[in-house]
Amino acid sequence: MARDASVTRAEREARERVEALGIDVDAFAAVSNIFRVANAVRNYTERTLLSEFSLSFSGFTVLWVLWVWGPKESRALAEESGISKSTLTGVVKTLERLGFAARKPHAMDGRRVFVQATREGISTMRRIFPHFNEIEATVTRDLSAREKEGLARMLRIMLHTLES
Amino acid sequence: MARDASVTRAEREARERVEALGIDVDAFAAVSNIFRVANAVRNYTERTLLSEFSLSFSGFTVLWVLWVWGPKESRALAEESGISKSTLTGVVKTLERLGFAARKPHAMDGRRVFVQATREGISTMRRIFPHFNEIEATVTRDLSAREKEGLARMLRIMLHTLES
DNA sequence: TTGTAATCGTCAGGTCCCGAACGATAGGAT
DNA sequence: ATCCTATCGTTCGGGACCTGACGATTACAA
Repeated sequence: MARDASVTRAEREARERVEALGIDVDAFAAVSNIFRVANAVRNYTERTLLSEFSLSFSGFTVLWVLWVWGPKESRALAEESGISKSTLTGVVKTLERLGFAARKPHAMDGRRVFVQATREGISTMRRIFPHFNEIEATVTRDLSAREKEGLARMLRIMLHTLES
Repeated sequence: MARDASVTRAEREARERVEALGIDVDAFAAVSNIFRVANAVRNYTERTLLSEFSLSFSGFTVLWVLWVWGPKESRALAEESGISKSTLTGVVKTLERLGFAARKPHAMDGRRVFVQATREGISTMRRIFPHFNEIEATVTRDLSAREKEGLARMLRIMLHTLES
């Protein structure tokens, strides 16, 4: 049964329970399904792919950012990875222990620290990323290319709204 | 500048870095933006709304499920909330401490445990949920009702794909 | 130059989060 | 009655995750 977009029992229950309160049901359905999908994909990826490399999803994300952007200061790296500065400290510590990343002090400013991917970190990303993308392709396999584009576009609009 | 769906610099960088590897760019854009939005909304909600009630996002989710479905067994509650059994144990412990939930042993089966929202938990949810929905409405405010429906529909398709 | 405010990354404390291992309970089989 | 075997929720160890506080460093003004 491909492309089943039927409303789940949970969602129907929620609707009935909530309709009396003057709720924006469309917004509710959209946002709560974003959480569900993100959670499910994250857990699946950690379990089936990242665990082989002892990487958490956050560790993977941080390493991915370093791979794409090159060396980056902690503050910017945290922001780009969607985690707090203090969380980043721990994640980078783990990445260092795994040999995937390294710290580099700033030449001019004693407060700042650069983080960069090691050679091993980069080669690991090159190995992992195609598999990660395979998962992304699989979970969106019942959407057309046009739909995927539309999905990404709407999410970008939401991101922009969030930033203002 | 409403409805700005321009591709972010990060996304463009990522694309260039990755295009050579034979990647499904549409799937990549869709899924990674789902993570970004989910993360941003979750953090925002925790910081601005849930912290007033000492609730984590997971605590809120679990309490929400109990509110909608009524008393539920641990296993089913965990699954519905998108967390593992062991995580649920801790979350329910916190909800008990806050006075929002209570455990109830199964009459027939000594292994099973029911969890239910307390009166205070229910009244708290009634207070919180409209504000939560307000956040949902705000972050989707630059999407039309039709687009929100389409977004939810596509996400449901993805959920269904994930379950198979 | 010295005081003050801003910014940096890290640490402390607490919760979340998972998989794996565990004891307890239940349901069959023999 | 006594083994399996399956399933229940909890515990444990380790990492992720946040806020708030902190010491260190820098920038700037008096």
